[in-house]
Amino acid sequence: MSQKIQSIRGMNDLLPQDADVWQHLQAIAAEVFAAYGYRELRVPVVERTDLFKRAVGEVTDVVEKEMYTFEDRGGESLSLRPELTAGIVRAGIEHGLLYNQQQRVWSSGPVFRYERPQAGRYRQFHQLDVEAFGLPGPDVDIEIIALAARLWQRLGVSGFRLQINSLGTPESRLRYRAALTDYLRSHEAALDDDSQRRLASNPLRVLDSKVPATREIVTHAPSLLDHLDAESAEHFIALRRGLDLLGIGYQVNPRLVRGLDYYTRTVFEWTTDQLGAQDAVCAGGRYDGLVAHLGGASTPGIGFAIGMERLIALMNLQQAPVPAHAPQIYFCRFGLQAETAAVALAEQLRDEWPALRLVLNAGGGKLGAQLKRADASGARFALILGDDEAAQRTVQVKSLRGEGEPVSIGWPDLLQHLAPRLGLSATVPIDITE
RNA sequence: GUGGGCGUAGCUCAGUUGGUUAGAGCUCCGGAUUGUGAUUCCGGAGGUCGUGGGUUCGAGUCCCAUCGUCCACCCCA
Repeated sequence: MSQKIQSIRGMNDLLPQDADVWQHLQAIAAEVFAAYGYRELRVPVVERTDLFKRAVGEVTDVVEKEMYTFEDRGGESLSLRPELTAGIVRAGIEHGLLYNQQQRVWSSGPVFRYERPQAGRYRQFHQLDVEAFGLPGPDVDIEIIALAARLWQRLGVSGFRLQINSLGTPESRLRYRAALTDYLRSHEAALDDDSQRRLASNPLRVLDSKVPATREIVTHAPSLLDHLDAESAEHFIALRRGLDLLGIGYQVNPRLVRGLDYYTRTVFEWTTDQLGAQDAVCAGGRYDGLVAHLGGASTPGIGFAIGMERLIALMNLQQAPVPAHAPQIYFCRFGLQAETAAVALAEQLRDEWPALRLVLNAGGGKLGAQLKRADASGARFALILGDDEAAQRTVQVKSLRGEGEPVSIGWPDLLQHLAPRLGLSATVPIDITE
């Protein structure tokens, strides 16, 4: 078993029986994004390592210990993308999309992080990403949060908790950091080991510690929101007012600190209590400094990423409705003449209804075996064409789902007969001439 | 990187204090007057018991290692 060829740890195959829900998610997401004027932007899976270091932050866990980094044959250090925003910003700058203009874009695809897999966490996972550039005001913050809310509604998933916070500007954050560090130092002995370490490297991270003793201390820590600059405070109030107006429920969580360095002002997170420990399904925020930091003209930005595996897990758990992709018709055929006639008939049906899902039996087999396959395929109707039918130029239409008795239909009438049963419209009478 | 649970047929699992040719259900294939599925009956195929060592007359069962997997921590979508 250990020598068997198998997939890389944490990198999963998507099997046909699970593909329907993914296709549905992608289709609905594309629709919702388009409904808000967002257009797709695709970027490579591999970028220069340096891009991610600069965008995500040198001292973050993602960069320090989770990136798949390698040298290409030219000796250049490349990395599999651990998130989508960095590549999108790079592409935006490179193609002049972010210079003095507004852009609304979305992207999706696999991202890679070298972590121990667990429920809702994989080494290759997939994100849906939405970004808006060149829009500094809270109106667009409200817009993308509303967009996410609409996506949940369209997909038929619920039970989320939306938490929001403001990190202010880099300057106000620095002032807060000083105040927080002072406070935490006065309780340093009581903090857990991890938090003591973070006190030096990234004190804001202590805020969302899960250790009870540390949480207790943090409860009385100075609040980030009390240290906001006037403009950020105003921005945050406008955001809250906008969400209230739309009737989108949220909780202000002053201890919500996002993991990546580039966030400024608005940050938010949609979580669920239905997926185990990895509860964040969608998270994002504003990153007004990132574009300039990566070498572009100073351009505000805001965006979020959805963990598709987590959202899919939630859809499955809540049994969100997903359109079936099972065939509508399974075409059974046997006998020399009949088999040939069936091919022509099947092709004519496909000509008439391009969206029709019809499986033509292949590999022979007795009628019983073919009907068994028909049933297993999930098809609603079986068409049966044997030598007897071929001689009479008819085909038997048989319901596999208890919708009446089998009937014999002449070839020219087949379209007319099937149309109402499958909710399709028939226009041209079928004509088979051999 | 740390900790815990679990690895027996394609899938879900039995397998008693170590004891003969390792079982069941589902799936698949075939059959029940030769052209009618999903129900029923009969039959068949399918397993180096994750891998490698060790203890023993004898190991799926005990011990060690290793790999895989699941869950949690760290962190994150």
